[in-house]
Amino acid sequence: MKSLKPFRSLASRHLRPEELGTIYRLLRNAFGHQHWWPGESPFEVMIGAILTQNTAWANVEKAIRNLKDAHQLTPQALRVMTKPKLARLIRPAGYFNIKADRIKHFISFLFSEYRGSLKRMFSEKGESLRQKLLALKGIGPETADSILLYAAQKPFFVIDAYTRRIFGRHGLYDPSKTYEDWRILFEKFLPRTVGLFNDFHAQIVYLGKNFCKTKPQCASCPLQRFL
DNA sequence: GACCAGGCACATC
DNA sequence: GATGTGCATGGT
Repeated sequence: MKSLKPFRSLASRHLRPEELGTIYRLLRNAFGHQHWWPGESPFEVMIGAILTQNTAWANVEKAIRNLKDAHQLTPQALRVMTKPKLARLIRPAGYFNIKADRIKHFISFLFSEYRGSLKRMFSEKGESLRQKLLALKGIGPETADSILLYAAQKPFFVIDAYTRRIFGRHGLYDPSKTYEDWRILFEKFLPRTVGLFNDFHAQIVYLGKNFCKTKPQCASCPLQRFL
């Protein structure tokens, strides 16, 4: 996603450990629990994580709907489906040729490594599974951590463009740091629990979509005091 | 008609 | 390591 210009340039200061928890509480109080991931099953969440790459969620829902209506949203069905047919079904999510490829890669990994069983896949240690996911073509750090957190229920914090934009604008951390730097910052300063990581990331997305876009919105932003 | 959306791989410098 | 580009639909 393209980065918006900062409202003002701020040198990033030292983020105090307790501030992340405070920020989460402010967002949670203002917006309520976000109830992510909006998918019906861990498998749906994993396919959704690939489909949502640089894509509006509403379009992902259409693609998921198509797969469900065709009774094809299962590991076995996607394994035998041809790539052109898959691309046709996921067309509303955009980048359908690339994403069909990525889904097929992921499915063949699921079968070659875990005999098609999510249970076996999720019983693997988080760090080890993460490395394997990152080695797959089309699974980058954000998609890998989304799968780990929202499908496998393992405590890995998902960093996205909103996170960098918002925390960068507030001078809380340096946007040019790497994905790993950002993830480790959040994981270090927060209790490492799935429920907190889950809803905090969802809160950040909600904030990014609804408040941290244009300067006038800052007046009603729950994080105003951090500006 | 431009701009954006819950990224990633690859080329080039 | 940073920067640019292709991938593509659908909503605002």
